[in-house]
Amino acid sequence: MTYPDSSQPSDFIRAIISEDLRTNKNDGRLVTRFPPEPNGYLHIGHAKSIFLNFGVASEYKGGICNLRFDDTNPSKEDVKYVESIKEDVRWLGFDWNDRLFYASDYFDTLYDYAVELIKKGKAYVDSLNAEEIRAYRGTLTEPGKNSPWRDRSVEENLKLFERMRAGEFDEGAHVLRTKIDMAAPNINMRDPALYRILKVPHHRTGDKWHIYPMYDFTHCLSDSIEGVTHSLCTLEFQDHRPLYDWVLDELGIQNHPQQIEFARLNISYTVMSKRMLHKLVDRGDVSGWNDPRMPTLQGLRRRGYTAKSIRNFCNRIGVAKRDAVVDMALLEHSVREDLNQHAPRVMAVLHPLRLIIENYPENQVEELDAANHPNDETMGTRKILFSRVLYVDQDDFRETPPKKFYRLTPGHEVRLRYAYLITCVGVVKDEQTGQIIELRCTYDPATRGGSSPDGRKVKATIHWVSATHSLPAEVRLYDHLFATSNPNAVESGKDFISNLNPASLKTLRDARVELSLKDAVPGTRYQFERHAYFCVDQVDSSDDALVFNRTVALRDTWAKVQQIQTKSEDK
RNA sequence: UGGGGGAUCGUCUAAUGGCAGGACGGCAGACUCUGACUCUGUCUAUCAAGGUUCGAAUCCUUGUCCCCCAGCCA
Repeated sequence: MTYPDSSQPSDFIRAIISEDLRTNKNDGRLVTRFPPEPNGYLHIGHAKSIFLNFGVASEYKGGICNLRFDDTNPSKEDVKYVESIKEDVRWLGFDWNDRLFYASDYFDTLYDYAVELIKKGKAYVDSLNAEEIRAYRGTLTEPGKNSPWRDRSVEENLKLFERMRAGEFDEGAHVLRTKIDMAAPNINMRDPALYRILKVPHHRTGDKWHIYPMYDFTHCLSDSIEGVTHSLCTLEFQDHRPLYDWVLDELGIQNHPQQIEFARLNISYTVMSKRMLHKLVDRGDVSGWNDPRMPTLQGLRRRGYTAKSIRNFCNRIGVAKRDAVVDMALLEHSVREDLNQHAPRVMAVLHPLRLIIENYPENQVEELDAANHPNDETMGTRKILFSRVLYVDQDDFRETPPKKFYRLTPGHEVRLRYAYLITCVGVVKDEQTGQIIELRCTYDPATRGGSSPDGRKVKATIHWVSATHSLPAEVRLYDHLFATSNPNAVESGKDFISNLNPASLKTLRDARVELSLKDAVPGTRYQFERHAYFCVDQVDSSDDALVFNRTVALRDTWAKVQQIQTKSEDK
């Protein structure tokens, strides 16, 4: 999974690391870490971080990347998330080997460090309540003021902190804070909290603790304990870096990792915040965290995205410090690129239109050869069955064709893929509605397999299935979750929900797929020729009821031509 | 209006004083038993104004715009 050096996008983080390695900083060690909080499912934004941290480590000799769960807030966390996160990281193709850690493993050490800070007069137990602390903190433009409890003696602080640990106080009664500077222009330095009382059992430490350390205290020390050299995080932690450094410096910690911040990933037509994703799940706008429209790794996987395509995507978007919104088209390109190469082709009719070959013998059935991949012979061929009654897609016929319409139309000849050249000789309509319900065609027996011995050309080749030799299937057509490229751009009074795309899922229940799909295994990806890439749904598909998810449509030049045509008609 | 960051094609990203490059996207064409794939050509950018310099995306000055921070979340 190494990406070639020549095309390796250079980024400022790799530049820093290369320089550090060159100057033998950290004795030439390189250790990064991916530090998820087990309070939700991973999304593609996390994939960027995983790809960066594990990627960077793998590019340098001896580089290591730890998987560490930042599990310091048991009120929000759960083991189920731990398991799903591990599964997702593995699925993405990364291996932490024996480097699996939990911040909760360090709770004893962390407690000792906190005691040390108290003894040094750098931390104190504050008995203000949350509201008071907020009031004392000041504002962005005004300095805060010292808590009346700030000057408690070391002994008293020690005693109170010990009693906090023992569970003698209610939640919120006290909090351990650093003693830095209530007038600091950086609000994060105004005596930030180190420990809070939380009478909640922890998914790993059970009910051993009644106090839990805060992120700012835990993260830097965990990094240091694990020998991390480069602690990569997102931009919003820039303001926390002075605190990260302060804790390590005050404690005289030898291994002092360097925190480096980069911009988080945003993608057009979707949202990436856990809060928003949560809301979509709670409201039922999607079927769950693994809904194929979700940008979660579970959702993308179910949609049919390959791990490789996501890695390639991460490689392409690069790493920088400026806020950015990556075009969804790039993600889609990445998966098409991979699927084009590896997905076997099959034929499926999504909106069936009956087609009768009038001059084809009534009960005859022929086996025809079809290539599983037109550009890769090693993928072999399969047999497809041809008969007198077929289905083709409604989009492939027009009684009165617009300009540049090459497909089936009365009197014109087209090729049925891998089968015969046919000509439309008649149209059967519903007498009531006028809707076309059947096409009458003739075929040229000399063109078996789709060849034309006399060298005559047809403009189009269309796909088909035999009516009796095909399977019913449910097909789910997915599109962008949001109708607008920036879901956060809303009129006042509305929120991102108002930008949901009402057409993000269209379910087709009358689709017909070729017989070879009979035992299609959930999770398998195919290209339905001339339509899109599809993945057998891993949740709802069964032997009796096939369900396919559209991963991404094929590029469709004809659709563009049509759009332009309808636009000019409107004028 | 405190503090911390950031501004390069439509989008993402390179170029660390020396030809503004790549990818996606768009457009045009070639090819084609997928209007796919592939191939060819093409389009578009240094936030602004000054300055330093033989030479500035890069250095300096001034300004503009955008993002983040007032959890006992991470």
